[in-house]
Amino acid sequence: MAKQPASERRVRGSRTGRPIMALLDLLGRRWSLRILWELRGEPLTSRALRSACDEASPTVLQARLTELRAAGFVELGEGGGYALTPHGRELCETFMPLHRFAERWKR
Amino acid sequence: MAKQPASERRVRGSRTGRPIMALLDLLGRRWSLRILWELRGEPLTSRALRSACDEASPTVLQARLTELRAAGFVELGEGGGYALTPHGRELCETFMPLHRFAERWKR
DNA sequence: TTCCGTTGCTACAATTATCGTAGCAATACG
DNA sequence: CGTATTGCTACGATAATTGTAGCAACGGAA
Repeated sequence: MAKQPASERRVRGSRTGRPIMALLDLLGRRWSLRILWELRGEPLTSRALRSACDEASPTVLQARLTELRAAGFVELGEGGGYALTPHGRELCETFMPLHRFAERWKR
Repeated sequence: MAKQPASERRVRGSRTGRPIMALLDLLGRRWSLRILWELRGEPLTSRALRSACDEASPTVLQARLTELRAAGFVELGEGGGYALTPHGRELCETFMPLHRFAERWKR
């Protein structure tokens, strides 16, 4: 990944300036949705989060966490451990109905 | 992409058998969310969809459309043009509140 | 028929993103 | 001091995505 701060990084799909595009792009990256989902309950340490995310490689997880932190959805607590910010919690609850949908959708 | 039917493909994150994981994984691939979003209104031809998706490469779009069709969210009309299935429309409306959230979230 | 224009879709090489493993510096506790 | 955490990074290998070009099939007009 390009060594470039997330804050300066041009978000794919945001060229139109529409926030929904930037959001869909951010959530469309690997493990983004999953991370938010796994943090919906209690805060998790980086390693606990990794275990929850099916032992995904720490490289991507750190990249996603950096992006999600820059977006203001996730924060790193003082005593360690990642947690959702109020914004992140709001976002997470927005697509929480996906759970019920998924249960009905499973073939 | 591996030349392997989507139906036989092991969905990432579905190793636990939980449908939500398979869904989060499918939606977490590039352009998946965007495609569903752009199809929320009227059906679009493959090229119209490509234009709506910021001229994304047809390779990925076709891959995503194949997956979304296999998942039962998108269908290809007889006279051409992609549209949401009832399941797809239901899914799309599930995360439709993201629009309002994104408007509030934009800094 | 022939000529356009459109449809869905694919080939192919180049570029990115992700994976998997290993390990670092900092901190805390005994 | 050792030991075990924490968040985080290096780096080669692999997979996904991009960008450009183009194909075959179909339809309408000339």
